[in-house]
This record gives sequence, structure tokens and C-alpha cells, in this order.
Amino acid sequence: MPTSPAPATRRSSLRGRPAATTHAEIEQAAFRLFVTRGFEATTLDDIGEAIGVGRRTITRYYPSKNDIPWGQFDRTLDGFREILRSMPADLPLHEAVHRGVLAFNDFPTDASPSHRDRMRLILSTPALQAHSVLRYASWREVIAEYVAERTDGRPDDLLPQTIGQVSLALALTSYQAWLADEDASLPDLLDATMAHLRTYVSS
Amino acid sequence: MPTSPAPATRRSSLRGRPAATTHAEIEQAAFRLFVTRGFEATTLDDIGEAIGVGRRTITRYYPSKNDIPWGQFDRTLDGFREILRSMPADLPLHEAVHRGVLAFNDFPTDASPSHRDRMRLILSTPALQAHSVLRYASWREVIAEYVAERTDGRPDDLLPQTIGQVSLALALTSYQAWLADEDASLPDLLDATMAHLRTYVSS
DNA sequence: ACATTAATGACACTCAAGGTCAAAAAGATA
DNA sequence: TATCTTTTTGACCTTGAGTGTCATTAATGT
Repeated sequence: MPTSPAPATRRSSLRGRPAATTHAEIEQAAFRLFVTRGFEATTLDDIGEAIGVGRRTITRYYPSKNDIPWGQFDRTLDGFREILRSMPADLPLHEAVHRGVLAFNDFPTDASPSHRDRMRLILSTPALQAHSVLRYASWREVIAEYVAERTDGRPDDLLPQTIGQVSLALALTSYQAWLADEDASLPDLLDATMAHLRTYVSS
Repeated sequence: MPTSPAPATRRSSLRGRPAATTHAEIEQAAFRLFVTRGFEATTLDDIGEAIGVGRRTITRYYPSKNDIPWGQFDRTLDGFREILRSMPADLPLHEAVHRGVLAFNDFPTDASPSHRDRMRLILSTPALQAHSVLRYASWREVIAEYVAERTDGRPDDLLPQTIGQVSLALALTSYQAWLADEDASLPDLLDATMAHLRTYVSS
């Protein structure tokens, strides 16, 4: 479930007053405060003050406080689509999806904030856990679209929807375990949850 | 994912000022407003006015506006635990869990508001979709506990967590399809998603 | 210089959530 | 009957998120 670091915000035109901040600046300042004071205890005013910008400016860059920790998640979904599209068509469906999820979660380790820190914050803060379902829906939809294409169906058919939901279930379980164990490998955990599932349904 | 209608609130003592309302009264008045005006457009003041009670009283009965549509969900989880415990031990694990989920979702149809209306509201309102993850976590935990017991493990081991998440995934997919099709049978859909999963992982 | 453009900052408003405390309304007791 | 005790309510207040409005600022273009 990687998220891109927010890119330097490009001006829509060269005219006009220059932007006072960027998505990335807000995200990083906010993240520092979230980690030190806690998410709930950090107000939008705090974040604004940290980067010398008004609260109203923050809310123009991000639709809600809950959206800040996810950064520019939506952009990475296009990459996910690409990955799935490039899977060999002769691969069994579950194998293709599984490899797609693995590839999607194989990302550079130099992000800021680190992927692990980001996911720890998201998965351990109730308000963010809740808000994240809305992001997960788009992620599931990418899988559902791929499954629909491979099975000559529509994305909202029962099979694609099931696979989307189940794939998310496996990913979330793996992430949870990854965060709980400092030495764990995320790819190994994704393999493990999939293996557990296979023995479970065919025992 | 049935929820109990809120029971008539029992006074903790016979002394003291009598309660001006009940959980059930709030829930039903709120539900009417949610369905007619929409969830977001209904304020706590509106609900209070509808039953002749202050806004502050509403927030004493329910911890948040988001919690009202779920009613007394937590109570039904004890029933779920019971159901799973009573499953024959010689049944294959996935069979036992599946039958447990089926039994949990086989409930009387005379609830108010109806189970279908309630789930439609919850699953089609973004704020409620998000808030519901916190409820789902307890539901998953019931399954994880059962799986842990049957496999001589702990509830937070990888297998029980995986099965909990996957079972929720199947249930949610089934509910989504149930709401989309007026004539659909929820038990049939639960069977169908499970069947899809089995063919998926062993193809 | 002056017009144009685009973002910011100040201000106002609504609503959810939650803290505090006096008042209300019942039973219990003398 | 009058008073005490208990419990809930309702009024009031504060904080913070989210959103609309509009003048101001700071750049480019003419």
C-alpha cells in the first residue's frame, strides 16, 4: 500500500502570486507533529504555524486533515494498473493478482516520511483507519477491473468484487503483521497470508 | 452483519429523574431523518427537536452521530461468539466459519428500521462506511478468536487474522450485492462469494 | 505604470464533540 | 408533609474541522 511522496507542486500558470507552500512541505511538517504529539492532538493551526502559513491554506491543499497522511496515493494507483496490465495472460488469475500486489508493494525505501512510519501512523490511528476505507475502495477497484477483464465480466460482478475485497484483506493482514514485527519482510508476509488462505479454503 | 434494535433503556435505579428518551427512540427518529434528508444534512439538533430533547442529551446516549445507525451492534457479537462455539469440532475449519457467518446473518425480518434499510444507509454513506471499520474490527476479532482456538494458536497470529479479514471481505461483498439486487438472497450470496474464492485460489 | 492572474490571509459561519454545573424530577426517609 | 438523595436533563461554554467570501498580495504581461 505504498504512497508517493507529494511532488513539488507545479504552478498552473506563471502568472499570479506564487504559492507559499507545497503539498510535500505540509505533509512533512504535519507528519513530524503527528508522530511527536499524536494525530488528534495536532491541529491544523499547529501545522500552519510550523510552516508559516494560515490554517485556511492547509485546507486548500488537502481536503481534510485525514487526507494528509496518505499523501498523493491516487497517483500510485495508475502504476498499479500498469503493473497488472503487464502480467502474462497465461498466468493463473490468482497468481497474476498476487504478483501484481507484490510488485505494487515493492518500492524504494528512501521516501520521506518512510513507508513504514506512514503506514504505522495510518494503521494505528482510529480516525485514519476509518478514513482509509475510502482510499482502499479505489485500490480494490483496480483489482476488480483487472479480474473483470481477465474473466470477460464487469468490474461490479460478484467474482471481481470478491477478489478485490479478498486481496485487500490479505494485504491489510500482511501490513499489520509487518508493523508488529520489526524484522519481518512484507513480501514474505504477503506470500504467507496467501498461503494461509489457500490451505484454509481447501482443507 | 445484523444489528439489534436498541432495547428499551432500563433505568440503572428507580431513584432519580426519569430518562426523557431511549436509545430506540433516538435511533428511529434519527433514521427517519437520515433517509429523508440525508445523513450529512441531518444535525443532532434536528434529531433532538424531533423527539423533544436537547442536542446534549443525544450525545449522551450515543458517542457520536456516526454510531446511531449501528444501534446496539456490540450486543450481537456475543451471539456470534455463541454460534461459533456451538459448531461441531469435526467440521472443517472453513466450513465451520462459513456456517457461523451464515447463522449470524440469519435474523428476524421485523426489525425497525429494517436490516436492509439500515445496511443500505451504512454502506452508501461515506462517513458511515468509514466509521464502520471500527465495528468490523470487533467482528473480525470474534472470528480470529475462534480460529485461534481451533488451531491451537493465538488470535493475533497470522492465520486467525487472515481468516478474520477474509471472512469480512466475503461478507461485505455479499452485502454489497444483496443491496444492489432487490431479489437477491443474502445466504445465497454468502455461499456464492465463498465458492468464488475457492475456485479462485485453486485454479 | 497599469492591467491581469492566482494564491494567500483574515473573517465569518456551521456543526460535532465534549466539559461543567445548576435545575428538574423521581424515590426514600423522617 | 417536608426534606434528603439520586439520576438525568438542559443550558452554557469551548475547541476544532470544514467551508464560503473577499480584499490583499505578488507575481507576469502589455
